[in-house]
Amino acid sequence: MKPFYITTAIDYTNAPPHIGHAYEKVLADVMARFQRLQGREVYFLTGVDQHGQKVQKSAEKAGLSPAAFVDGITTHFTALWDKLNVRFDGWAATTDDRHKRVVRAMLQKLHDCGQLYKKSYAGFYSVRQEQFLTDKERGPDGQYGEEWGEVVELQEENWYFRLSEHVEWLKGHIRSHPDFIYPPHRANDVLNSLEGTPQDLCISRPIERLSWGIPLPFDEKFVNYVWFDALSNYITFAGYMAEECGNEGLPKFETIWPADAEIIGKDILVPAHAVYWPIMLHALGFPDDQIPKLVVHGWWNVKGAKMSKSLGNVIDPNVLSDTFTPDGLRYYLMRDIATGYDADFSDERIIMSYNKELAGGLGNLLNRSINMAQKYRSGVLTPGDFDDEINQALRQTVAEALPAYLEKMNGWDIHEGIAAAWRIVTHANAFVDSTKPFSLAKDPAQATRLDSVLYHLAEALTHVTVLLNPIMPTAMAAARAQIGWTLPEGFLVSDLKWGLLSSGHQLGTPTPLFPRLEIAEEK
RNA sequence: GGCAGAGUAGCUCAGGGGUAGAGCAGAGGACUCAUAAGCCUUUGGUCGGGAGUUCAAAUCUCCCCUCUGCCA
Repeated sequence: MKPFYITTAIDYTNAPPHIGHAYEKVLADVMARFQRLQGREVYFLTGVDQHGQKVQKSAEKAGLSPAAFVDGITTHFTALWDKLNVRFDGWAATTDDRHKRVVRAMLQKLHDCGQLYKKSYAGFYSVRQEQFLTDKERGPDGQYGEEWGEVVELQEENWYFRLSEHVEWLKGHIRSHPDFIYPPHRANDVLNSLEGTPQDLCISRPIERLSWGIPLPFDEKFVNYVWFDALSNYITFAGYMAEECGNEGLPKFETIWPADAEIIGKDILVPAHAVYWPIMLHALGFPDDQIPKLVVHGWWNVKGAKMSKSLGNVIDPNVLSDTFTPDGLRYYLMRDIATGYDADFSDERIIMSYNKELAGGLGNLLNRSINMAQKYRSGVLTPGDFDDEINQALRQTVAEALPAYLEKMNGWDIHEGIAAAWRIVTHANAFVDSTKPFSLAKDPAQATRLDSVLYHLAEALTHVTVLLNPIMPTAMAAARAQIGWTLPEGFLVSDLKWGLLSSGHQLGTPTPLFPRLEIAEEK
C-alpha cells in the first residue's frame, strides 16, 4: 500500500498563529499518528507560505527585509508545532530553493504547452488584499469599503493561466469522484461556483510592484503571484520534478502521490483548492486518479462570532497550551468539534474537558487503579483464575471499543473515535464501584477475585493508552510509564488483544496524570 | 435570488418510520481506592412552524420561518 500522504494548508507568515491554525495542524498530526498506529507508512507535510505583497508590506513597516521578517514569524509557527507535538515529516517553506526551482520548471512547462499568455488589464486594485476589484466589491455608496484598504487605479500587463479551458473537465471530475471532497456536501459549493462564464487566472505581478516572489522563468520582469507558488507546495515537497531540478532530501514522488488528504479550512476550498489546484494539476498532465483528496474542516468561533483581531477575541494557542498542557489542548480541539463543521470555543468547555474528563475521568481512573494495586499487592499483577460476569463485561467493552474506534477514526470522526475509547474509561470507573476492590482487600477469601479486578483495571487502561495515543501522545506515554508498559516497537492497533500485561507485571508509581486545575471563571 | 448546511433538554450535540437519547449543568442518595475524583438515582423536550403520506413521523413528502456558508 502506498504511504499515507497528508498535508495541511501552509500558513501565511504575516501574523502569529491562532487557535484555528493549531486545530488544523493537530488534526493532521492526529490522523498521521493514527495511520501509523494502523501500520500505514505516513508522510506528513506542513509549512508556511512566505511570499507575497502583504509580507513585503509588513516587512517594510517593520523595517526588515522580507526574508528576515518571514523568518521571525515562521519561528512562531515552528515553535508552536514543536510545543504541541505536531510531528511533520516535511516542511514546506515557499522560500525554499528546491520549491522555487520546481515552481519555475512547472511554469516553464505550462508556458511551453501554451497554457500561459500575456494580457493587459486595467482596473481598481486593493493593495491590502492584493487583488483587482470589480463592481461587486463596491459598497452601496459605490465606493470600495474600508476592508480593501488603499484602492488604486492600475493598468498593467500580466501573465494568465488558461483556467477556463479546464472547467468542464473539473465539473466532470467532481461529479464522478464523490470522494474528492470530504465532507461530500461541500462539493455543491464548488459546482455552484463554476456556474457562469469561466475566467482565466492571473498568475503574475510586475516585479516593480512585487519583488518578494518567484520570478517567471520565461519573463523575468514578473514574479509569480500566489497560486502556483503556494498550492504547488503539495507536490514540490513531495518530490515532483525533483530529478530535473536537482532537488534532494525529498520523497520519491511516484511512491507517495496523490495526497490521501489535503486538510484545509472551508474558507480556502473555493476557489483555491477545489478549482485552481485540481485544474493546475490537470493542465500539468496529471490523470484523474492522481488528483488529491480534500478534507475540509470548519472554524472555531468564539461566542458565535468569527475570530478576528478587530474583535479582540483571538485565542492564543500558546496560552491554552501552557494552561491546559499541550495534550489537554489537543484533546479539547479534537473532542469538541465535529470534523467539517464549526464549533464554539469556550473557556468553560475547555476547563470542563480538562478537569472533568481528563483529570476526573481518565487521570483519576489511572491513579486509583495503580494506587490500589500498590496498596494491596505492591503493584504486582496476577491475572489468576477468577472470572465472573462483571469481569467479562469489562473485557467485552474493551473488545468492542476497538472496531468502533477504527471506524470513526478512519472516517475522520475524531471526536467519535475518542468517545469510542472513552467508553472503556467510563465502564472501568463503574467497574471499580461494582467490584469494590477496597472491600475485597479486607477479606482474604476474596484474594483471587481482587487479583483479577486489579488486573482488569490495569489491562483496560493499557488499551486506552494505545487508542488515545494519536490524540495525546505525551500524556499516554506518561500513563504507560506509570503502568510500567512501553509501546513495543512497531506495535499496531491490530495487536490490541486482552493480555498485554503478563502475570507478575510490576506497576509503577501513581502520580496524577492531569493534575486538576483550580481556575476561577474569568468571564 | 440559487444551492448547501443547521434548527432535538438550560448548554454542547447524537439519532433519522415503531415507548424521545448522551455528556455537561441542576436535584437526591450510597460509598471511600482515588486528583472532594468516581458511582447510582433523578428533574427537564408539543424534536423551528404548518400541512400531507402512514396503523405509526423527530425521521418520508410539500410549504413556510430563522441562522450559517458558498455563489449571484
